[in-house]
Amino acid sequence: MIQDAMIDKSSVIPIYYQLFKLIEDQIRRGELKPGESLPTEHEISSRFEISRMTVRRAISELVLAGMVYAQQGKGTFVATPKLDNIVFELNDFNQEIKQRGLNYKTTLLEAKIIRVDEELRAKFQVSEEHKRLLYFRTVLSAEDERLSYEVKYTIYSKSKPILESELKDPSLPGLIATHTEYVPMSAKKVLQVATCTEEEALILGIAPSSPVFLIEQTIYDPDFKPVGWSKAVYRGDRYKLTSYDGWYKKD
Amino acid sequence: MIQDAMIDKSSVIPIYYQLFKLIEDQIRRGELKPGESLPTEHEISSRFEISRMTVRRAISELVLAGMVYAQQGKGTFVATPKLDNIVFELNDFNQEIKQRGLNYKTTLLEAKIIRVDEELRAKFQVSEEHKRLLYFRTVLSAEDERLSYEVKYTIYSKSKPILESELKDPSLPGLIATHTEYVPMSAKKVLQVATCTEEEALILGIAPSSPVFLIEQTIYDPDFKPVGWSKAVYRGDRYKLTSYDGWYKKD
DNA sequence: CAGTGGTCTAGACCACCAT
DNA sequence: TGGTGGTCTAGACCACTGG
Repeated sequence: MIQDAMIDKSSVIPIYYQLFKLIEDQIRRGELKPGESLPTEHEISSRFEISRMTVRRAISELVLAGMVYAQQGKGTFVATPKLDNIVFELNDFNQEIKQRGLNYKTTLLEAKIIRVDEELRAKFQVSEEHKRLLYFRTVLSAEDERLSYEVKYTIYSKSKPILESELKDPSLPGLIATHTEYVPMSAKKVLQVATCTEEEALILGIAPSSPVFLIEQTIYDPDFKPVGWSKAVYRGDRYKLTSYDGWYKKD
Repeated sequence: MIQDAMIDKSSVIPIYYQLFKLIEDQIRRGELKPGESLPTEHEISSRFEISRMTVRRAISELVLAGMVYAQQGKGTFVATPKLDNIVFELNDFNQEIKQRGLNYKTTLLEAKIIRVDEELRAKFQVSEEHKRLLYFRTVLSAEDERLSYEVKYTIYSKSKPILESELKDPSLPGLIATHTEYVPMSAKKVLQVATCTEEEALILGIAPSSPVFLIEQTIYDPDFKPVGWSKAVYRGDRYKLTSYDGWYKKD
């Protein structure tokens, strides 16, 4: 840090970003070890002849990245990578498949309007005002192999007709936003493992009782009233979630 | 926004935070809808008689929260909640159990030093310099029920003796940091579903071929050399991952 | 061109910490 | 008490957008 590092004030690259990368590299290279303190903001400011606010911007980014932490009155220190927290991200399974560059397609198995009976009302906590639901089932395939099976329900708005192609859109929140008067504001998702039922095995073309991912989803409007539900089954032998944690290089 | 909203400049609560909450509430209440634009930074600045930098600080927090997005030259707009991205977080399974307030304990089934044969070297990509590994197996129980079974390997450092109690620590990165000369810098984790083996069924006290979560983990040092591995099996009927997405209230 | 957000400055005062 | 980070100001110039 105090060495011959440089900042190009006339560069198109923002100063705060140059400084951020400079310190980040020092940490990655191990020149600054976990627990060690960074130079004070004033020191960095005068060392590079830049404003303290700019220094703070750079340090904020480091804090955000979890690489350093600041303590008022004491200083700013290099953090220890937290590797025990596991974060699995599913950028929409469909997107996942696109990224893999596979040919995929969605098949609509069934779509109908159903009356809300007591069982459904209790299960989904449908409010009294809604008498009917749109019910439909889809299958996602890639390279002529069936990968997932999904059963979905949404509040039915007869005012806005829905095309079959739209039912194939894998995004339930998207469908609700486009074809009902409700605005999806939040969602709850639960991931479990299970062995598939006979019906699911038939649909997916796998052996009965094969292990599968099971994701149940509830979509809520701004008032936290449920407006959509789905239950998706993903083949256990075709899906896996990967998580990279810590200070791995992204460049 | 332009209404009778107030900011208390003499409050102990930072101005940028008051402003952040003020706009956040407007969005949550639906007074500002997705796609609509916020007042310009200059307008907010003069409306509340605060500096533009303070306004920007507040808006930065909103951007960070994913509630608005800024476009240079155009304006700042309310975002649409992204409900298709699923993020599952495991704050360390052990922590999860603590949160549930259960009595839990770790049992050490076995611990020994093993020679690295060709198979292990290939499987874990152990570098040539290491001839031995520490191998151990643990079981995590809660309320007298066995929940997960984990097999772990780390580089062996005979310089630092390890206590049995330390092998029970569920954090493999923690163990490596404390008892080897290596610094865990990053980790890769893969989550899959599977049906358990006969051995796993016996250890966990569940039926053979029951569905389970399977998490494989590799820990890397700053040079991206693997220094630890683990394979954990979690009972499918006792674990589930829950994810809340969108703009749900946290207060 | 005027208006927007993005960056940056050179100060200021404060709360907190160690001594 | 002196040094740290946390907040805030009142400007400035820039890059980008649209008409």
